[in-house]
Amino acid sequence: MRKKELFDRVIAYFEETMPIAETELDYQNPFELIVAVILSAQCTDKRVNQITPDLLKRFPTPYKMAEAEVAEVFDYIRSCSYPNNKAKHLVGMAQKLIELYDGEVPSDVDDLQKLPGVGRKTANVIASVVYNKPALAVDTHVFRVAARIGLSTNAKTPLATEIQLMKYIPEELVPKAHHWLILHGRYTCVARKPKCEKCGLTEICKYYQKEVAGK
DNA sequence: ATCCCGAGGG
DNA sequence: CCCTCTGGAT
Repeated sequence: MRKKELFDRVIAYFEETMPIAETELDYQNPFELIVAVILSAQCTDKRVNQITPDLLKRFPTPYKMAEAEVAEVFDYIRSCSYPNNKAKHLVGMAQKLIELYDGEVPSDVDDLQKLPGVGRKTANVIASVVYNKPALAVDTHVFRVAARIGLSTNAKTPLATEIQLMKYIPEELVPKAHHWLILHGRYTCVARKPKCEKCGLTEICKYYQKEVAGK
């Protein structure tokens, strides 16, 4: 089956099974979204949403955040994972945002990646959500699910997956594909013991056919 | 106990 | 490439 046809089948399945509502990161502007996405690594959106109101009340702009003591930022974010790294990243990100871009969040993925704490995945989220660019953020879920179903082939890195998928996913479907692949990975196609018995994609899934059905 | 919606550094 | 950073959810 061609990749595009496979993708169409997957998207059709998600269309009829995926729930509409889902917890998402709260934010009011691009700066707040960068902060939230940096905090979200290995951490639930729910917890990030508990942290950001107080944090952003204290440091509402890049200019305030750039002058912050890392230790004080740490105190606000201590309940998310990697608070030490993230506190340094947030302050450094704000400083660089001012130094390079006059405090304005850039829309280009390469420009975004010059900011501390902003890697490929985070940059793609900002480009997609804030600027409506056709950017596919490949996190651990998208990476795993795409490989299992066969939407990617021999992709060793998230970037390789991103490049492969972007070749055949229509621009307008990128956000939807991204969101649904994540949800599928989080609730059904989980890392350890995927719940294939609850999955409607087994018929076309490479992983199921090889590892479960033994074909 | 074990895993997780990353990024940076060696 | 592999390691580390880390708390919280299950």
